[in-house]
Amino acid sequence: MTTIRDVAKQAGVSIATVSYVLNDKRRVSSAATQRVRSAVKQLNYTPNGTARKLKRGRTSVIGFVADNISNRFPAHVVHGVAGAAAQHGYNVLISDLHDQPSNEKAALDLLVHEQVDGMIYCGFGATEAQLLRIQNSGMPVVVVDKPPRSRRLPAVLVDNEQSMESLLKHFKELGHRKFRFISGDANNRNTKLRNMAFLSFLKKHRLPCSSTHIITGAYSTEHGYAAALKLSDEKQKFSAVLCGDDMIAFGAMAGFKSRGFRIPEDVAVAGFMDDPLAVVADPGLTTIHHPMVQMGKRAFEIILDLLENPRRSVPREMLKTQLIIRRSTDITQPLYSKSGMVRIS
Amino acid sequence: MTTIRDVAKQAGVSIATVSYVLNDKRRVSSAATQRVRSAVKQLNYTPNGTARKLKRGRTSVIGFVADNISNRFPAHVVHGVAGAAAQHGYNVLISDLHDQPSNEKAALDLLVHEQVDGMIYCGFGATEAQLLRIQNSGMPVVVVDKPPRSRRLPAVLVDNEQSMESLLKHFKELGHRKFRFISGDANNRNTKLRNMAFLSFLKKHRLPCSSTHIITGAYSTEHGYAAALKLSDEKQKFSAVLCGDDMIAFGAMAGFKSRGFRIPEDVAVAGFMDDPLAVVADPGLTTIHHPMVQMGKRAFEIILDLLENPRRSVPREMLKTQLIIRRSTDITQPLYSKSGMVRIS
DNA sequence: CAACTTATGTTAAACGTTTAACAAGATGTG
DNA sequence: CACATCTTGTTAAACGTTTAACATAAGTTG
Repeated sequence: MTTIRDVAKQAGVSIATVSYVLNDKRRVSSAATQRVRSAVKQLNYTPNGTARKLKRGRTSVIGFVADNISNRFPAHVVHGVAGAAAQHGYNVLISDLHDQPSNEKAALDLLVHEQVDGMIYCGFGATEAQLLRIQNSGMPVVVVDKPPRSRRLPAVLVDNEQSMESLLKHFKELGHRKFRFISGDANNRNTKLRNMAFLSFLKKHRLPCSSTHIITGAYSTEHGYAAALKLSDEKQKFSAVLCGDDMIAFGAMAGFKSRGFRIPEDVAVAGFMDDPLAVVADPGLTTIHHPMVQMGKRAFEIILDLLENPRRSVPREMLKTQLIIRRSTDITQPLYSKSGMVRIS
Repeated sequence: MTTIRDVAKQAGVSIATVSYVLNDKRRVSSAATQRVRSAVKQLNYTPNGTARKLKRGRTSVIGFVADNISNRFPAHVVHGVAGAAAQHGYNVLISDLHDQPSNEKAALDLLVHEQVDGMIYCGFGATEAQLLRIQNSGMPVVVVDKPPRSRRLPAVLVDNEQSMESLLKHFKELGHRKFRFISGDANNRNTKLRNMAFLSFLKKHRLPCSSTHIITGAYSTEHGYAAALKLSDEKQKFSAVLCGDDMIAFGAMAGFKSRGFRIPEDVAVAGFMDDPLAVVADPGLTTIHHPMVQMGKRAFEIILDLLENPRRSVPREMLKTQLIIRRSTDITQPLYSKSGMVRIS
């Protein structure tokens, strides 16, 4: 490995001069600059990032924790994070929990160990105490998507109320009155909020409403499929089915179709998230678009801000979602449309 | 920040002793060990990873480069990489090119700068010279999925020949004779290999064969959709359509359906990759399962091996793919089946 | 009991940077 | 021309670890 010392020797200057040239922190005569530059090129020198980090006391690395990085949501969030990070000269270290909440403690410790400058958390949301501890030790933390209980944790969230409301309003305008909600993992905080929003909307508009109309399970196609079969067998009628996310909705559509239901004629189905494949589903899936990439970007920007102005009120951001109407609820929509295809960044 | 010095003072020993206790590199009396341990706990000390890295000369970090981390393929690969890495005490730094090949040089430089111990490349595959340069500088590099031109680059690949062959054999057994191939990005090396495999199979079995039966474009639902419309308008008949990946296939199915084609009765469609949603597509998509997570895992293991035995023959691994038969080609398959749902890890 | 060996602890030199503090020649000013 | 001020370069002290080399007390052995 070639070091700054080798460059200095080759250029016939001191290591300080080399450093000054490389970081242009101070004026250096053009003669010396020249010599350093050419020595750098000749020796193919690149500064040792680790030494630099140690001296500077910052790593310019931020950690990203995901429950499972291969899932749609965290994959898009990290895409946004990485983009913003690169723009500001930061790197992103990922920590994938592989769907095991029990991995969380070790994963967080590892990131702290690694001295990341900040941390974006997109995991299960079970260990707020840990996050608070880390935050108190001076490392900025931002939670993405999972509304934290603690008011002290910064977060980037989507507005579940607004989302549920615009979706149900859409259904209501189409004349639906009997709803079912195939919801996700009961332990997830978002699940609870959506369930509540679902019920409170129905109550507010004096529509048939019962918590038995919510089927919790998991955010998976399997759950959607199984729940759809279960609903198909019920005697009670319903005409509209909301799903906790698009995975559930895809499974549910498969389930309903396998029982001979036509969508949306016999049952209207809607999702949550706007998966890139929602537009090519058959029929195209009406859903709530979540600005996933944007969420990642904002999360990073908040970290950056926190790094610069350490004491601030706890930043909380609630990003707007958008109702995307496709054929799974609205028969007047084409099977597939170029316009429906345009994804909102 | 509390350092090893603080711990030493608190425990009344030298910093060397603290270090020995923490890494148990040498026997330390139980009395001293006790005192150090309790001091560590009291001060809530965690060693500075950066300093450790500098001293040790290794970072225990490997870099992962992806063209776009939010895409299905790299997201799953990185999931595999992260899992294997965690098991061996390594961290993963991601570098997302955001679909811009022009970002590649800067991204690679950044990773080198960061002194990662090795690099897994899952990008466009356009800059082999760069990769070779990095490799020659002593940093292990493994390319995933994009067959490198250079015989000097280690790689983890899937067998395009075998994949294409098993798919076409399946079609042939079903009685198909007239094929079309909606292929992907023409600049992609895999595209070329698959196109060739497609043609050579047809030639070998004396089936109608022409390079005009291949429609290249991009690995996107949009391309699949547009190509399907184009094919629908052709006068020449065909009964089977292969797609360069599942995204294309999803788009193509939407396209064919919008023109009134029934799948698989009027046209059989198959994909490549086995997207988690292939099973809930309507109809379920026959496809070639790529062991994405496994590929990531192997890539990491190769890096590790290369790190330990620096001089070895260039490791190349060709992973087996598996034909997953669903209803989009085989009408006897159920619309959706639990068994079809089981994903191969 | 002198001479080894063993056990356990300490000192100090790295690792490769950054940067404050200093030095000394060149330039400007009254 | 004496003195202050710039310019440009150097020296050396960090940053927080690891670890070879040394020191010393205790135990072992012929």
